[in-house]
Amino acid sequence: METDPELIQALHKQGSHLTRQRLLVLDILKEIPGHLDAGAIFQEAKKRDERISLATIYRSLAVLKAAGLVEENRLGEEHGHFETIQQAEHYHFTCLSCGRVIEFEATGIPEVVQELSGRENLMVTETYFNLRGYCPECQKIEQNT
Amino acid sequence: METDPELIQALHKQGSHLTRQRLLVLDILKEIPGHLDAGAIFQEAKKRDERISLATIYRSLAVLKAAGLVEENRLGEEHGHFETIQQAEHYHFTCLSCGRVIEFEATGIPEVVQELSGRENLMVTETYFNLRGYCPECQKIEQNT
DNA sequence: TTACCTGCAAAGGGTTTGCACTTTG
DNA sequence: CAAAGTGCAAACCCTTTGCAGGTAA
Repeated sequence: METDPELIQALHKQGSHLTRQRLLVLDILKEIPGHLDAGAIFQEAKKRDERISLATIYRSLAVLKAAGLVEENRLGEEHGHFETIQQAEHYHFTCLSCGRVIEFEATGIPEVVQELSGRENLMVTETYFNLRGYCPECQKIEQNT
Repeated sequence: METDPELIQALHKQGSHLTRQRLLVLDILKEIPGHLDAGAIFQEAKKRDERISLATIYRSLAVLKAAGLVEENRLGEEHGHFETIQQAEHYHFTCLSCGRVIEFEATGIPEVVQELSGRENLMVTETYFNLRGYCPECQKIEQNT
């Protein structure tokens, strides 16, 4: 493995190595937009590495998460979904009908968090703001029924 | 069962009956403050009904949820936690150290939801705003270490 | 070379389901 | 009485772990 010294650095801080499998998981998360779960990542990974195991996917995700390269979100319910860390903090809306996930930013959220953590003296390290409901398309479909 | 016609009504709308077991689950959620998971509800329920099964707890929770009497929340991660529906919408902070859950209100959140759903034409039916971090007590403990 | 990592298969924890019987309305 | 609900045990799904053999630095 001779890639991206920045990555190697991020992992090395945790005493972790940059392996072919971890790089693959990271590549998949970067290439495929959306919020993949471990199973979907596994399916995709198998296309490029026949022998990779689901256990490795889970272990890779754990390491990448610890290194701050990936974040996990349970979109209101269900099992874990993963995506690479992005510059701007954003949140998720999940359509209960078609399953589509819409990302959005909301400056009001950090404000609320800041106000609250000051008032209650909380040290907030993770913020989850997930909405669920119906997207514009699915609202139309229901009206036509 | 001869109790609370209001409850019977709420369940009847879904074609569901008010059974001894469902009433018991609801009573437990009302009596015990906090955010119980299915296992904890089961343990408590067994004290009052030796023969109740965990499957019934899950099925009861599903029915009560559908009837709008109970809500489920995955506090950022982990498995489901349940509580009875309350008048004021509130959110949750979970301490990563001691596990304590702090409830709070935040008028900024409905505002953000309303603004966003108008702008993006989303029909929002569920709002989850979960914070995780360290509570005041656990921050102190860490400083002393 | 020495940690660290992988694949495999088995185990784990939470949740759901099939079935025969019981209960509600 | 018909429809809905229950207990039990088995099944499921997602995730984690033990272990023997590989691999990164």
